[in-house]
Amino acid sequence: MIDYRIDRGSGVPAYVQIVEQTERALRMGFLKVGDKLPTAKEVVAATAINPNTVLRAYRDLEQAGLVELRRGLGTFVTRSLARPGAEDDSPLRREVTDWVARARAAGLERADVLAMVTAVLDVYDDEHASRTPGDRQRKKEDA
Amino acid sequence: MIDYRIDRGSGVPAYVQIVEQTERALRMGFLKVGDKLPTAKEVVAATAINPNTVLRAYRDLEQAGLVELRRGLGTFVTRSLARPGAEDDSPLRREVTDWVARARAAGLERADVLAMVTAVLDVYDDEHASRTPGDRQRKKEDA
Amino acid sequence: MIDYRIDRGSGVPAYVQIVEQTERALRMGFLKVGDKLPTAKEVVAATAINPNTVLRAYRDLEQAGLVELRRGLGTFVTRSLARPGAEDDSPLRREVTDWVARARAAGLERADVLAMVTAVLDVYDDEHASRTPGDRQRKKEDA
Amino acid sequence: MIDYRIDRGSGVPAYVQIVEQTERALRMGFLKVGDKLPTAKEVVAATAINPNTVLRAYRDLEQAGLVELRRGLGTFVTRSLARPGAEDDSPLRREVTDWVARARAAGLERADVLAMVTAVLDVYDDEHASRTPGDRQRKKEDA
DNA sequence: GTGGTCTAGACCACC
DNA sequence: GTGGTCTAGACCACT
Repeated sequence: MIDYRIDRGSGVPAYVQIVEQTERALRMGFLKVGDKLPTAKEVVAATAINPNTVLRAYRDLEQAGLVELRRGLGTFVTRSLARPGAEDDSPLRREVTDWVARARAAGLERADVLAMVTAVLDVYDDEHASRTPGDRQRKKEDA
Repeated sequence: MIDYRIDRGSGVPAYVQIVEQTERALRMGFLKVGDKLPTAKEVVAATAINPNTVLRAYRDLEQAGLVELRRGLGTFVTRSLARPGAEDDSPLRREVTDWVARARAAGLERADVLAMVTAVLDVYDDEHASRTPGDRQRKKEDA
Repeated sequence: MIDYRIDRGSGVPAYVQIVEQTERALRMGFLKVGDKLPTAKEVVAATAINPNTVLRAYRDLEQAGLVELRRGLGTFVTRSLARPGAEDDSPLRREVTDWVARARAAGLERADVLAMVTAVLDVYDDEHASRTPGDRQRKKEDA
Repeated sequence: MIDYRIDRGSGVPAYVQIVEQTERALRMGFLKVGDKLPTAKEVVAATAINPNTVLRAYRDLEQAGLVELRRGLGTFVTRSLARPGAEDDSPLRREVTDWVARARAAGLERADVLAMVTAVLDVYDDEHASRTPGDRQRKKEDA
């Protein structure tokens, strides 16, 4: 069962955090089609947010076509976002696990690691953007 | 000059996105002490958000002790978050750049890459948590 | 400005009624791209439902890609559902206006008229269904 | 035997849909006094909704004085809503059948047809409202 | 002053 | 007992 972690005070709405974490679990294959999400009540017990906030997130996931809310039964995954190559035992996964361990050991914090990966992704996206200069890019040094 | 990218419709407040992107640039060393952030006017021109929203973000950064707002002059970085080992030409950086390229080439999307790194970080943090089992963890498979 | 009519006690949720009436106005061309929907406050004043209920409806319309919620500004139509042939002065429109007048004059109530049109649509859809008997139909006499 | 069609995801409660469809069939004369409604079991087999939901709808119809639940026997129509002029072979019926066929042929969808008839009914009701100007109307363009 | 989030709690729909 | 609607009201994000 997925275990949501709500970071109150991050400024990101709680329901957005639930949606993001659910999508991440779908991408990673932690959640598969047919799996049941925790009931609103369970999430409330674990996170101290309001049941309506959980339902708001589940409704958003439903409209995205990822889950189905069945009254009286619960909320169930209806679509996978899993990628081949992202499995637990894939080479890419093993490599990044090793890299993260070395990065953390070198003193980088969780936020540093994510910042670095994001920066690298930005550069990659820039370099592989459709040749519409100034259009496809995210954050970068200009002059 | 840092180039903010606001994703309207991500659900994350615009000012939070500015703060996050600024912190990321500080961690990566893209922004250094003394550097000037874009004026609210410049950000407005680039992102179509309201000047007050930009100022709200800059005020948050100031309260975090990262920048200083000098009236009539602009906003300036007062503290670095740069990490040794995170530089452009560091081994860790080169390794992750290579890994990201292979991941994207293997068909993983930007979101897949971030999801995988986040998942790996969660596992790492779990395994290196202060020995309070069941406490320090973020999202995982239970039964 | 569209004027919502909420039939409390119809059993249909208020937010669904707002969505349906808005879609109908879009189909009929009463609402055009760029038009502003009433603010939640205005709807509240006119219908005595809660602002959150209105916002729930507007959010649904936004996710359907029909309107855009701009904070501080209002809610605006972004897509038309207007059909050529459905205009105020179209022949079809004039004909049905005439037919409705005669039906009502003959003693049929509003509900009778809608029931008849629905029944006729059901028959039409049955007869023009892709030949998957028993599949494409809505309500009909069997034995 | 009436054949209920439940549109899950329309937002309209299932039991309301059953009531509405039953009333429509009564108005059209598809159901006559003495006719037997399908048993809860039959409806369940056809629609995959819960028997309690069907019974809830039948109870509502009973309270409206339209049907009678005879334990062990079934549910029977006790009152007609049929209107003279609404019969299968009435002129009004033939006219609207023809009109619907032309509307659909002209590219209007089912929803467009219903939207147009509803709009025309609104205008008719406005014009023939009890002289309480500004009171009896449903949805319209103001200034 | 607009829309947006979240809370709290009552009541309903459905299984 | 599950999800669903609605209310009421506080506070926030943004123009």
